[in-house]
Amino acid sequence: MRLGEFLGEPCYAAPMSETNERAAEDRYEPATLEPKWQAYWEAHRCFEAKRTPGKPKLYALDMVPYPSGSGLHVGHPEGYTATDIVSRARRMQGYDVLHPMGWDAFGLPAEQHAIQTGTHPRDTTASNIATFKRQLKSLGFSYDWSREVDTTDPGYVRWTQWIFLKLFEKGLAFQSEVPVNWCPELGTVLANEEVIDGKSERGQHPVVRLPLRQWMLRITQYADRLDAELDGLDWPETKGKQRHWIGRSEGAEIDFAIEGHDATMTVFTTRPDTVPGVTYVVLAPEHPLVAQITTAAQREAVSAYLDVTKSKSDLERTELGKTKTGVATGAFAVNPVNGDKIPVWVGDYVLAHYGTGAVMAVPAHDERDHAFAKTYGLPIVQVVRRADGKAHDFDAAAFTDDGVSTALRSDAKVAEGTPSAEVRKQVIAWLESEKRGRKKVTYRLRDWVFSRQRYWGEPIPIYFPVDCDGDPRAEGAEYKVRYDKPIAVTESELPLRLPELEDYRPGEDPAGPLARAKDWRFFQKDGQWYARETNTMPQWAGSCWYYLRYIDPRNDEQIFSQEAYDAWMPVDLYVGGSEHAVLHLLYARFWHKALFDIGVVKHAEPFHKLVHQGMILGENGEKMSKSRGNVINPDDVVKSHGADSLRVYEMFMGPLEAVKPWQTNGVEGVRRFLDRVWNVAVAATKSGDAAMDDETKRAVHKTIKKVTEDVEGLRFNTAVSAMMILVKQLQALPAVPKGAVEPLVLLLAPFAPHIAEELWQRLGHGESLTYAPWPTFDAALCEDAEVEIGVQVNGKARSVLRLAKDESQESAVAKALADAKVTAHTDGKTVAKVIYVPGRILNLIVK
RNA sequence: GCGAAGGUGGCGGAAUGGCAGACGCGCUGGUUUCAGGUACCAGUGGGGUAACACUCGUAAGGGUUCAAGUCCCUUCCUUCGCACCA
Repeated sequence: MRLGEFLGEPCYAAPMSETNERAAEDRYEPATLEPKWQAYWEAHRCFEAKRTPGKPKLYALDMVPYPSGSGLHVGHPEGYTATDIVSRARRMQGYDVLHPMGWDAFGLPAEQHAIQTGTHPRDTTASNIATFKRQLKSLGFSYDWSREVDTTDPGYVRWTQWIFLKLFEKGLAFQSEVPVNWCPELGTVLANEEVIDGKSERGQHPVVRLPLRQWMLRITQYADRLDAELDGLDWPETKGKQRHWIGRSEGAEIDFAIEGHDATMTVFTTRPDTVPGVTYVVLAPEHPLVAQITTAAQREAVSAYLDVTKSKSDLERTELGKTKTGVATGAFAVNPVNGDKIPVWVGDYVLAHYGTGAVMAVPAHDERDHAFAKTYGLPIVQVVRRADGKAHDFDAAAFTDDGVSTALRSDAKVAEGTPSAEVRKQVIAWLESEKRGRKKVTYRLRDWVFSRQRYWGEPIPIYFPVDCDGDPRAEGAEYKVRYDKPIAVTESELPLRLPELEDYRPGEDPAGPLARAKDWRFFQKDGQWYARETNTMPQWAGSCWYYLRYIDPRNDEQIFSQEAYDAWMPVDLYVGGSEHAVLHLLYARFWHKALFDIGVVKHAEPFHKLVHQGMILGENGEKMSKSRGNVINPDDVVKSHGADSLRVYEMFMGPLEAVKPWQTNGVEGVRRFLDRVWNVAVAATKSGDAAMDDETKRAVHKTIKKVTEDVEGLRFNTAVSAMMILVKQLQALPAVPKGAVEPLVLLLAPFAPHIAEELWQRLGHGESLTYAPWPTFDAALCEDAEVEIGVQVNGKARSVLRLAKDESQESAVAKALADAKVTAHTDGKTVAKVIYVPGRILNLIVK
């Protein structure tokens, strides 16, 4: 019998003429139905986050987007759909849900647009936000828009500045004149994290190191906690990236006396066990001792070397790092454990900004030292041998692993054959007792350069006294800003707003464009002139704490109320791109810990569970970009197939975390699935109350179980697959029972909320399904009493048997031996062994 | 170079150590249609067969096991981080 023969009314395989007669209202038309439900949700404020005592809560957070001029990209809805599904499912499961959205809207593009067109960055930002918001709304995300946050809003900036003042009070914000990453092209300094291979992360412009007065945040003070407290977090490999960036390293600082000088040079090493093998020491070219100790004979060679080094950019110094260069200073140091006289060299493979800017060289046990020693003919002295006794060719390469000590010529007595780890302890103890060194932990992490020479950012709420005769604003006035005497703006005067400017261009002047707003910059109080800080905060500032403002976004009295904090924090699920692994996510953790220390927040960590959605590539498998012409615009997909199809497709593509290419045919496949859901559900509304057979009932319960568990585990692709299977099965029924369709519609709702609402209504429900109870499953119905299990003979699959789930072994074997496909392989042989796992496998071993 | 993740049909991808390839795309055939499209039905890893049978298959090679995509070892490749961090 073919299916078409017993399908009665309503018929989805109906002939054309009948289809045409079918009422328009019976067709699935996302273009009319989606705006209808979006308007409904908005009018009924369905997603406003409210807290009810006793109920569990979910704080599901998307990384705050930068509203760029090009609008939403298909990558955005991927993570947003994931958090939306979890939010919607949890609402149905009785959770109070906070699911907010906002704008990280300070930043360079709007400022550059302003330079080119004269449009105020505020206007550009507002129109970009409007575009983003329209697009996000068209996708049906269940955000509580009443909590929308904009980092450029004065009501928000006020609290960003407030946090800065707290950091300033605690000594965590300070000024420093250190070499920083100055990018002439962008007219600003950049954080270490924003410089990649000597170029700006944004725009790939060259970056040079210049000493400039800067505001810094003392993130290094939190290095240890930022590292250690990653432990309890449910985060992916990002933890490892942060650990590496923080770069905690345990070792010792060791002092080397310099012959003929009072000065000692201090090195940091993780291998104090190799000190007896030190055959020379190396200073970074920038090290202050270089000038002091260089001998007359070497002066010329050293200064020539320093000149060459200076002319190299950071990029060249690291890229050409294969051959190590250096020059002897002519001075000698004394090995602190055996008194050996060893030469002091200068070499640019030693980094001025790590450790002490000086290293002890152990060519036998460090690759870099080995290469350097080979180049300049310096001695190689072995002090560690392999624990397994195997030989090592020290002429060819360094032996860098731990091993055991050789007979050492050392005043720090260590027994021959002691394991390296133990030697380290003993040597450190000896150095400490001799006051020639000490145990030390260093970090790769640097303090955070926090000022930018830009307009479109939060003004730093600090001002300075000005030494000046008369009005410093006067043309040609001479004045001196006393940067050594920073004064905090009074809290009640916050927010400190940006001045209006004619010209947003960065100057060559590192004071930045705000310095040109003289009436804003200078002010007089009690006869004394003062100057405001003209640098602004980096874009990261606003996104460091936005998740805290969502919990109480309109509070004018406090950053947020304690009740709001207790109601919603911490963030339960945080989804965003992995490109923020060491930038935003580290900065935000740092601010959170600083706020924790002053009692503003109550958890040491803000984000409990973190997930990075994988990038969506173009159809050709390449990264989407305008220049490659492979960009998919979500607006177009919404227009052609609807928001629900876009959402479901993006979830169906593959695992959330995976990088995966877009396939337009795939969207069409999902659209067909939604069409089938529609047809099946509409059929159910007309089929009266068809009874549900046992098999259908089981299928429904299995699907509920699968989708429930997959949503929990963020395995959305397999959840969609499970629903597809159920729909196929329902579609084949002569009459579709409402009792099967209703749970299906509820399961689908978080994924495809518009079609689900529409069908829910058509199934006779008067209210939105936003808070309809999530379907539950009966575990007993999820397991079949009878299952098909594979029958193997000698490990090879030979047949399939339908057996009771708990069929006894005797019975199973008997049934197998009654099967011709099995006996074909067992005849004439004896069954030597039976492996039987009920419900899984039957394997007969025959001889 | 170091670190992490991974390599399964034509494609995206499924598989608590238990019938590999769920689901979707694509493709083939069919029904409906004047036709195309849609919708629906059937098929779709390779070899082999009229059809079965059988056989080979999860990057390559070895191992553990009654049984390996899954566990272990070696090698190759891909992607993503980091890259003189002493």
